[in-house]
Amino acid sequence: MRYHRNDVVNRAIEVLDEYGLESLTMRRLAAELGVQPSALYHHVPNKQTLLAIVADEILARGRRPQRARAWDRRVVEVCAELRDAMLAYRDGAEVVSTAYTFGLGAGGPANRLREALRDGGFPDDLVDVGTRALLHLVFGHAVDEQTALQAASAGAIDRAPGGPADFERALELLLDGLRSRSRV
Amino acid sequence: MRYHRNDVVNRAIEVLDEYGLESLTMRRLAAELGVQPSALYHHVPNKQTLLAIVADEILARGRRPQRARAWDRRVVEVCAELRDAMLAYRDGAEVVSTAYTFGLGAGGPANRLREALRDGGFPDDLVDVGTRALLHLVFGHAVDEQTALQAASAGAIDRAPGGPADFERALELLLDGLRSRSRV
DNA sequence: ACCTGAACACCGTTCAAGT
DNA sequence: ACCTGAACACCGTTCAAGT
Repeated sequence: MRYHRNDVVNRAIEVLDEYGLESLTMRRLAAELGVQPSALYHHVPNKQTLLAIVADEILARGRRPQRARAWDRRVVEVCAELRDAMLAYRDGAEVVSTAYTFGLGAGGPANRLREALRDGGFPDDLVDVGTRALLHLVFGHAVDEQTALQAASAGAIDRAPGGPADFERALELLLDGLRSRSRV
Repeated sequence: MRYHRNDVVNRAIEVLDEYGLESLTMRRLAAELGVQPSALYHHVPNKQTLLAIVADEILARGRRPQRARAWDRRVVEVCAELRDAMLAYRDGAEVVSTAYTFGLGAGGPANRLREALRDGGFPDDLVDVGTRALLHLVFGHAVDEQTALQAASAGAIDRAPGGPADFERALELLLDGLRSRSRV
């Protein structure tokens, strides 16, 4: 059977979700598709790029309509969407935040946060600082939470994972700092 | 020559700093010590543990005396120390933040932040939320900055790395949110 | 355009055996 | 106690050759 890039990406996400990031190897993925490892390199230049595409796809699948009008409500909306998108697949937070660190793809959420802050009347440098801080909070929280969840399901008793309430409270802390500097 | 665990850890940090995390393999480290790969397993149970010990050592080498009294000044002090400690070695931020995510070691800075917040008069749950948010900010910022620095030194032109000023401004945003909830 | 087969240059880890 | 030698079960990537 003949495949296209989308088939490879979709199957990669299936393998990720079912067996985890450490099992998502080029050889494993090839076997899953019933193909030689070298065949993958006709669809994707290398593993790093594949993971960046997977990250973008995970984010795309989590897209939701934006309803909020006020800049701070929009920030909350974008952050919650981003968090939920990452948590929807096993190791999704790890994959997306790593891809983001390497600067490949994932520009979407950053741009939407940037626009929200711009509409909040912040000077350009604070828009940048705020956007990055928000992303660090969302990524860090999601990775922690997903790690804790998997540790818990693997039998380690562990403390409570934090969850959406903790996430929102952390976000509110940062938003308070931002609000006190907003010009709108 | 016969080695002890400390020799292995010290050499691991040398390899890390000189060649980067991706070159810090058990086989490479063994070769650097003039020993068979299998010999390392007499000093360390596996690579993950070695990296956790390396992370702790990087943090320990960055320890500084705490001078500040006020809880928020102490938070700034601990975060700055943590950041500087990570940035002192190539890929240090990646190593430390990964080790922290897996819950191994690195409890030191978290505990010091926790104590500072406790002295700020925060309720227990806000102490937790605040500590985690602070760590996410510090780790995220440090990893970003180190990645950008290495990309820049590798020739990619890239935007400015952010640097200590951006870091302090992000920290101040979060601290403002915390201060507005402090009972002291 | 898409894939096979074979290879290259590696990994982490285990384990019997040596000193 | 610390190390060797050899093996096991893998990696990502390249490349000539096939259809």
